[in-house]
Amino acid sequence: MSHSGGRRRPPTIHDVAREAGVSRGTVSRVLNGGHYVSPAAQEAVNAAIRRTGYVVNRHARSLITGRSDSIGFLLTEPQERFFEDPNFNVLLRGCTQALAAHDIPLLLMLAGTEDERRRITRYITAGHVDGVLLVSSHSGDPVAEQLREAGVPLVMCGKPIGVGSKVSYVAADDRDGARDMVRHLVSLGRRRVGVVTGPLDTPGGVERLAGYREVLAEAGIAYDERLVVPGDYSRASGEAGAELLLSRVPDLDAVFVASDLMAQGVLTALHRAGREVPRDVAVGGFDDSPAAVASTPALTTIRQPWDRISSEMVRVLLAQIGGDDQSAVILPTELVRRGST
Amino acid sequence: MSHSGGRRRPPTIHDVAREAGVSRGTVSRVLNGGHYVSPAAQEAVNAAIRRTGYVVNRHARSLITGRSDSIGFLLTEPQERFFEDPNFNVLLRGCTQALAAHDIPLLLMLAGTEDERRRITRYITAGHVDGVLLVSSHSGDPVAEQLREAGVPLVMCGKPIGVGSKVSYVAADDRDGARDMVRHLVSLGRRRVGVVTGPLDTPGGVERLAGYREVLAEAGIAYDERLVVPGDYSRASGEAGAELLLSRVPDLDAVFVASDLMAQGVLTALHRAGREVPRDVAVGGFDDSPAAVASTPALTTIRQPWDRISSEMVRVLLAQIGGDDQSAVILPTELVRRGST
DNA sequence: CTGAAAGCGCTTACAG
DNA sequence: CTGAAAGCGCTTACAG
Repeated sequence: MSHSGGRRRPPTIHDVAREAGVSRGTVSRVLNGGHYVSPAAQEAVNAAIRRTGYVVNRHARSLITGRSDSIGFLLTEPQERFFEDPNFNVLLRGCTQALAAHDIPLLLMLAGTEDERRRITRYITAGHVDGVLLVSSHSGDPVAEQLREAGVPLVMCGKPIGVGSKVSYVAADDRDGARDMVRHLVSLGRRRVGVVTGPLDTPGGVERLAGYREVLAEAGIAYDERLVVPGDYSRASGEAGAELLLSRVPDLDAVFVASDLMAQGVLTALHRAGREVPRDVAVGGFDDSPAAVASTPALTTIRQPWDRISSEMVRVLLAQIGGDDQSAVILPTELVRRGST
Repeated sequence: MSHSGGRRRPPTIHDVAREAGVSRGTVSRVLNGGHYVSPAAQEAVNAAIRRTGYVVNRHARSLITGRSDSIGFLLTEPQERFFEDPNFNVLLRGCTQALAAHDIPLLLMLAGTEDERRRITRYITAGHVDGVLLVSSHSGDPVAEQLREAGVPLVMCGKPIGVGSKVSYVAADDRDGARDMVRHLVSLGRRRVGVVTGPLDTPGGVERLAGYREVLAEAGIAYDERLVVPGDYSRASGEAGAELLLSRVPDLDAVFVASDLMAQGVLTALHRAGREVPRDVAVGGFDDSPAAVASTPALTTIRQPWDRISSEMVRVLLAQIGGDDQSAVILPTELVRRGST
């Protein structure tokens, strides 16, 4: 475009105005929707913009409008967890794309430590982003509450626990998904169905366990505490969980695992214990993450509609920035049958 | 902080000046390093800042300085590849952290399609970020050249192919790492060593293959084309590659694989073909990504120092934004021995 | 529909 | 060391 390495002064609205033979106000008006502008002026300005290569200076615009025209994607969990979890990638990608369609850049903000959270909260409340997509499932996360109080538009991924009802969220129907999976296992004739739950201070932990219990009850199978072990969504916790289950109920014939990553760990432990999947033990996961297909055998799982979750998060956030009230969106899940059941 | 949901007008430099009993110029001076400010004024201003809760309006500042105080992290590859690849996560996390230490937010920019690349390039050259961390290994990527020509500070991850020499990059020593791995395999007594390469239009593809050939030559082992198959860094290509190798050289006794993810695929194929690892076939990976430990057996691999790569990328970019010339940084790798050899 | 003018919040020479 | 003033590039009532 220009010579080697030199950034020359970019054209301003003033240059465009002169070029088009109109005032700067008129240029600004066509820039902002073209209301109250004659077709002739409109055209002259557009031509001038093309000729000069003008592009608006967002800083100047933001200074006036008070808006940054960017969105933050905030992670308040320890980072390892998120980066280990394939769901995170899918969500991040989906949100980036949905925002790109609106020409809105996404700022990735990682705040795994107390200290970082303080800094980021300050940064956000100072108005550097117009809204926040918050990925934090654990209850007791003060960030959500702080942002809400500061009046920052906010939408969470997953139904928040322990935050007032006044925060928007988008979530898959965890309980219903769990019901589908456990019904599937029961329909296969399995009766000693173990479960590796998610953390019980997360919605996925609580709701998926609740679905499991409901189906057991409806199938007339007694609830057995020995068949329930907690996990933390990590592969390692799935492995440990399966070992615990096997030690308590050696003849269990199915396991519902609250995430695919944990299910991978379960598979490993079952394999080591000499159990064949699905012949001896059927295994059902949750998420339909890349981990589900990478496993041997591939996992029967519950698909979370991540593409829709991310696009809905963006839609709700943008609406809220535009002045709408909070809202919650619950999306349906789907059973995907593969080799592990 | 304030009441429910209301963002009130935040304090400006003017409020601070009044509160401190000085002029706005003086406030600005302490904000920007405190040069030419008396200790007394300094202190009064700091106290006023604390009392008012003032935080600088970055838009106003940027409007003057012409800088955005933010950095872009740009991916110009098809997104699937990057999100499948654990290295990407590590790099993204590392850069975010390194930048956070400088209080600089990172904008994540995904441009997998021709169309998106055009838009993003425009966005960047318009000055919305001060510099770009570019992750694009393939040669023939026009984005790097365009950004360079527009004078945008830029540092790439991996040695660029086919871009003029005038672009900064940070890379692990691919060739040396490959040499270490192949030497290791040969030292184990293996003589029919296959290789699954990376794409040959990427530095990792070219350099790691070169290292392989060098060691074979130095060990007096004839180069055999049948032992060389190309991959694309995906798990699937590793699997296919191993199958091809086995069909051509059934008694091969080692495989050097140019990425851990591909090595996972190789493991799968070998397992299916009834070969035991490492007894029958030793397998060496590259990256030391999470995939290396997740595999069975765990992979002997070449560690890329991602933490240093990301921090060096940030350091070089910041230096360049500060006016320094381009520079290249090559970082040493390390052999990590695990169960697969 | 359009221009002239004020102002967003800050930085930076310029005089003192 | 410090204040007054100009100006960064834009938007938005305000008159016409």
